[in-house]
Amino acid sequence: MVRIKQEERLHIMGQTRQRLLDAAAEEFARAGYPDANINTISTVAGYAKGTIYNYFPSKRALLLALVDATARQHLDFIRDQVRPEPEPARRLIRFYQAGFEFVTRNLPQARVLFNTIYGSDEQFKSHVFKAYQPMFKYVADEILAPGIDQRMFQPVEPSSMAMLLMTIYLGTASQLDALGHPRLDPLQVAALALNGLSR
Amino acid sequence: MVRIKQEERLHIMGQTRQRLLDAAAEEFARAGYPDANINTISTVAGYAKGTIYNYFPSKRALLLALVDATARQHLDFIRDQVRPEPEPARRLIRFYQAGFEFVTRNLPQARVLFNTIYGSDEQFKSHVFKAYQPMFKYVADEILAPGIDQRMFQPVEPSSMAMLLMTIYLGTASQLDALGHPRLDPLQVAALALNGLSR
Amino acid sequence: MVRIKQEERLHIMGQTRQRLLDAAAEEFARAGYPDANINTISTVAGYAKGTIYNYFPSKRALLLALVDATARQHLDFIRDQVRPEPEPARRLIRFYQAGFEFVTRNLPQARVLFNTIYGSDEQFKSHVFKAYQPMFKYVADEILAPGIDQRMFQPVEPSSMAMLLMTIYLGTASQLDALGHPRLDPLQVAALALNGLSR
Amino acid sequence: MVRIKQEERLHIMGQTRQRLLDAAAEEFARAGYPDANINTISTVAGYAKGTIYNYFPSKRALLLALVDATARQHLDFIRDQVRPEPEPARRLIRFYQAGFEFVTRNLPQARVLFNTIYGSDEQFKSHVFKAYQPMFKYVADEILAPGIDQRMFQPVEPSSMAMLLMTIYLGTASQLDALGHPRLDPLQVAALALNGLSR
DNA sequence: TATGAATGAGAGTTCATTCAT
DNA sequence: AATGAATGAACTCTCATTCAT
Repeated sequence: MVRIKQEERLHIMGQTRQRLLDAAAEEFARAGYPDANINTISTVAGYAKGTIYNYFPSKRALLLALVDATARQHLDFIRDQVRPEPEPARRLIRFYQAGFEFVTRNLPQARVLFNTIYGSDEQFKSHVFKAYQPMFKYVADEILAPGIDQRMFQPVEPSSMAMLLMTIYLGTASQLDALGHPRLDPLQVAALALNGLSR
Repeated sequence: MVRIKQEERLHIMGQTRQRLLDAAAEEFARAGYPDANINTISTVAGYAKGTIYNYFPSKRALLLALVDATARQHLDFIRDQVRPEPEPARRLIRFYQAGFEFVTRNLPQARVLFNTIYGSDEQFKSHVFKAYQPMFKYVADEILAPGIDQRMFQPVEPSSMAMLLMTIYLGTASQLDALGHPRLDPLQVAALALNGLSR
Repeated sequence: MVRIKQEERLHIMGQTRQRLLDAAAEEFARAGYPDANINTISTVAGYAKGTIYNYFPSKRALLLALVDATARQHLDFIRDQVRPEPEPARRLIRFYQAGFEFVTRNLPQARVLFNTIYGSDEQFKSHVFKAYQPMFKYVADEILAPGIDQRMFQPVEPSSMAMLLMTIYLGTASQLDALGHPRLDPLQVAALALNGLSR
Repeated sequence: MVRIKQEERLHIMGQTRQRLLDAAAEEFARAGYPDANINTISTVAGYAKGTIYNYFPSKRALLLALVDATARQHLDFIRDQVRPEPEPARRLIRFYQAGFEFVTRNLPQARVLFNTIYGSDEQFKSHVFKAYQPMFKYVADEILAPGIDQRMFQPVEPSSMAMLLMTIYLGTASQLDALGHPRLDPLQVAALALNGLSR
């Protein structure tokens, strides 16, 4: 009995937390972190102002939690689409395609990511940087390294080039028009990168 | 007599305005627009809080004026370095070199530019976009078009590719370490772009 | 349970709102709307500065709410005293008596009313005008019209004369000495008006 | 020579002072004393911000000077129109007519008068009261007293009744529509007052 | 678990006033 | 006599956070 109640409670709390994170993504995306309104977030999530503080100790912590959740989903999404490709060149293309698609599918989260990564808060930036380490590593180990080994790519230093490719991804994918559609074509970006990498 | 007084006044006003813009660049860079403090800006510039409102009608207007000034200097700086190069390929390399150098030399202004361009304020973003139109055009007309004409670059659409190259420039040049040094090497970026563009 | 909590909350909010309105009346009366200090109002009411904005969206809205509340009380008070009188002439006298008494009993509210009605803010003035329509109508329908019907008053146009009588009321009742006592005697005012109206 | 220069100077200063007073009347009327802008006044008068302080030591002093000038003109205007009438009853009627006409002809000054007299600044109010003593006295001595002596008016106390008649004048004449036209008819007001006074 | 009334530091902005020219 | 750049106190309003329920 107690066990079941416990589980129910955890389930409810998880749901509430998720709703709050979703609402936070929307509001942070809309207004940017400093102008985002905690009250709006709670209300949009369907709760009262105070509820948010039962789940996150502060507005900063809420943003960090959101960034962490986004980074996890982001990597999972890209990995799922890249993994089936055996060839490094195709993998690179899939990386850009999947990356752009993630942005389109998770617009608020992506906007928050871009705002945070290019924002002026150094603490936030380094947190994002840490949270995205696995993705940097994934690009270096699972896309670049095999391509270099197989002599399809130039013999560059994988981690430095991974950073460049990631930076290009984030820079190009963050250019969105008023409706939230990327202004640039992932295939054009991928083509340039691939051509630039090829021997 | 009156003429001289007029000129003196204009000189004083120009100086004050410039000092305020410089201080604004520092403060906007440090804290980001929403958290930047008008009082700090005035004080750093060596004036009282109210003085700023003798020169700019609002905090927003101050940022916009700063962006406009930055865009002008930015283009001038890059153009001066690119122009001497006759060859399109060398021009592209010089573009990235000069671009990164501008960032290093005008760190606060550059940070403000990046924050604004990647920030969440749509009005600000579109203002920057407009202010940088001349630079987009310069890349398309003076670097890409000649290279395509001379069959050194692939036959791409210049204005679309100019946007991609600019985006890559801004994305890569905006990655700065704690000391404000670019994390990426402009030559590496230029090499990738050039290789990607070449036939 | 929930019902009771709701009621409790409404009770608390009503009380707070009323305290804020009372304090606002004092402060607006003391300093006039433009010089009235929001901080003073909150503090006098026993709350912190911000609390006022949980109840009224702006300083202007606070004044308007106060004017509306005053207009309601004002009419109620006068009507209660006039109604028992059957005779129109006596009613007119009671109107001025009750009117002056309301001022004496609700000095801050009355002062705010006078300041607003004779102030330079057209928006405020027209709001007061609307809020006092019921009183204009009351004078016309319940005091003047019967007196004209019964041939005790001259055959004047009721609504125009109601406006004149109201204007005389407000003009004379607003002349207060340093202690807040009317400088003029309501009976003298009423006598002049009554004599002027009689056939 | 020196004498002439002196005169010229006084003439210029008098002109400047008058222009400033006129502009002050407009601005005080438009916005009310607390919201009136010294800069606007100078500019409308055709001078720079600082000039006003060469003529008036402060904003308050400017208002007081304006009130004094208005009171003088106001009395002169009314006296000129009332004096020709030999009969007290006709004099009373002319008083209201001339009073309303002064308002219409000197709208900004009149508005400032009403705002000040009904405002919340006790110092201002008592200043106006003093400045208008001659007019109170004029009504008592030159209109009421003769009428009482000649048994045309009831045997009232002249100075108290003068105050009532003045209060009624100011109260009724201050009711202006959006275009600045009095809402009430001076003849109707005069008729009520005259009828009320007559035996 | 969820609530929302209350808080109060801190922001951008205004503007009467000064004073060197 | 006239100027206008500079000042800084004072204002309204916002909103993250607390806490008793």
